[in-house]
Amino acid sequence: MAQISLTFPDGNSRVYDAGVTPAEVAASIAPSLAKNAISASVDGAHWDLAWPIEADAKLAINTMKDPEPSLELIRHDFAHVMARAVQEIWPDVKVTIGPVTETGWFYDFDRSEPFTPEDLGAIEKKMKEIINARDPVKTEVWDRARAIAYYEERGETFKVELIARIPEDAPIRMYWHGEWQDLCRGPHLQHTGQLPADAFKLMGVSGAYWFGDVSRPQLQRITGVAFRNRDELKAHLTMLEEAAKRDHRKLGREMELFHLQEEAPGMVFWHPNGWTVYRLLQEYMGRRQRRAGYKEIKTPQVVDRVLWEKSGHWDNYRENMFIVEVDEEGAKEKRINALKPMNCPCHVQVYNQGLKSYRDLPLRLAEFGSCHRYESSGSMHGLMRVRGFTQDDAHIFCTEDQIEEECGAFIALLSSVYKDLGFESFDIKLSTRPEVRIGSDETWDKVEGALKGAIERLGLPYEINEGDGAFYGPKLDFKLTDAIGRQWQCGTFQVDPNLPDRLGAEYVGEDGAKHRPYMLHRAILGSFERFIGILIENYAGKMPFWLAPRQVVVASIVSDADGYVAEVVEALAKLGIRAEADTRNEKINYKVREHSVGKVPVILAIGMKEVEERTVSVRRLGETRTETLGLDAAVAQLAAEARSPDQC
RNA sequence: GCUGUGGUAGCUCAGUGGUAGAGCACUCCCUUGGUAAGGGAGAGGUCGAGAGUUCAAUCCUCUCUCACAGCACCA
Repeated sequence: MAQISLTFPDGNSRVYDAGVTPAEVAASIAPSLAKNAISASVDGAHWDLAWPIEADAKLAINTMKDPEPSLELIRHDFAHVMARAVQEIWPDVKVTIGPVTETGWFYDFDRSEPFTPEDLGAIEKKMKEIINARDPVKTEVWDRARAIAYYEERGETFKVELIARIPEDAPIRMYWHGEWQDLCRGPHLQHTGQLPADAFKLMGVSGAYWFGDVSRPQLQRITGVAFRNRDELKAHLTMLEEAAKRDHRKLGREMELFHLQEEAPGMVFWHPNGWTVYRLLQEYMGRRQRRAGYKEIKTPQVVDRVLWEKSGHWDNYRENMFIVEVDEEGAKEKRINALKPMNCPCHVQVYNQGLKSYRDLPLRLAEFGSCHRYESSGSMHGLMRVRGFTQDDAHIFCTEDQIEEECGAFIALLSSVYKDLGFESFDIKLSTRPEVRIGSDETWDKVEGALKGAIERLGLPYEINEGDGAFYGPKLDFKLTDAIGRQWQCGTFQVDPNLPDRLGAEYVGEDGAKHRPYMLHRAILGSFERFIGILIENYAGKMPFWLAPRQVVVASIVSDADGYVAEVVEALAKLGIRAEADTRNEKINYKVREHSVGKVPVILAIGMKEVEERTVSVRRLGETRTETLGLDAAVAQLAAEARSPDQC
């Protein structure tokens, strides 16, 4: 096929097959250029040139010079440059795919030997050489057969597979970074020299499945981060260090909150400090839910498999359940129980006791329900993903007509709770009917409409996740963003007509006949374990005063002040403030340092001056200046601060 | 579960084919010092578990286990 050369406003030119279309040209160049090109022409007919472009044509578009390439483009080209570096060092490595991520890129390789950390250094070095070479980036559109033959000849089997995944009508685009070639949708930079050689870093190697397929051998993924310049890279690396400092696993140890150990993987040993936070949070949630019309219940941990068979968990969830076998003397068979992985079936049992009337609905049953799930070993992570945890769970039994109002009340409660706990905003995701589902379309219309209506009446923004709902009903997910921008899924709201059906829940309607209630599964925090992990990271351990496990340490400066220290502690304790004395034989500097590291919000230093004047010297966490207050005034002030937000 | 890397004192880590070391923390002594580490002494470890190789294993090999990073999973 004849080739043409197109010259772009930035002065660079590229070679294309003469059959190239404007869209393909646009896709192959920097988006800013493409924008110019497209704005100059809607389709082929509107270009200054006749389409298809003839050989040796020059496309001159009268626009500004190309501004800085976008980060996405930079990262995408880094992926190619890295893959090229890898293949230059190890020619037998097969390439697969290398997409852009939020902070950089990754590229998956097929290689028998694992990459080592030292290899990463060598790859980085090679990448810098490629960047310095300022190799031009070239693109061509090939026909399918030619591309397949090309890759088969080179043994790049993954690329052959990839081509098969490209839709029939889409062009097969080949890119060259210098001599190195890759199949890619594009677009790319004009030459490798446009990459900032000092603004990228390879972050690590890991395993990854080809298109997430567990049945295939794992590939090796090398990830990198890239930014426009060195300062941005530095800022990013600093951010990662900051994130590591507030890691709840680290702070959990430093603040003596909890620990985990080998004999009980995924199960938390809560220490006095951590359990204080846990209990405070639980008491707070209890008050909020009671006020919102929930009735608190408690259901068993160990339940016979018969119930799990009825609920469907035995068929669908068994591999995640802890099974408990009991040998009963004289029994023919072992009795099989399971630790509950969810509370819902038990809640239906409570509902099913006694005949319910429509007048009883909506019935809101809440439980701080301890659940156990046999999570896969690789998925556990500190408090965030554990095998034993307690949900702030509740199930609302109601009629179809009550769903919208219940949903609205729930979101209002959730939003107020999040605010109290330091999260001003949250994202809502609505997951709608999946392809495989039960129930009529009319019902789905109605229920999805109820959820939408509830959110919209509160004036909250939300996103729709088409087809991501459960097979029996739509759901809402609520995501929080923490202090360093990470998102966490906490709250959930699910509409379920299925479980009441399976477990035979019913109520007597106004008409005297029996009806099935809907069941709304909902949680605000998700689980206490996870939420406390998020709280620790969001506050970097500096819990708000009402939630701090140790609120005040009263530290003596000289031992002659010990008696007054005890008096101050007593005065605080009497008002329910968690205060401790520190009368150790240590300097005040030492005590201040230790309790600052321990994230105690308030340190009261007591020397002879305070003893004589009956005052306290107040030092708050994160501040270096101190304030001297009269004892009564200080105690009153701290008592006021100690109240939880719902008790103010 | 998969791939890779690890597990040495409470914590952070060094180290060696001949059964171990530092700093902090801990205990005791000296020191009573005014807002992020005062000084000295001491105690503390079956080197994750089991098996194998070896005269000898914390070190080499295998299995298991837990942790970490990522993938997969999270009805």
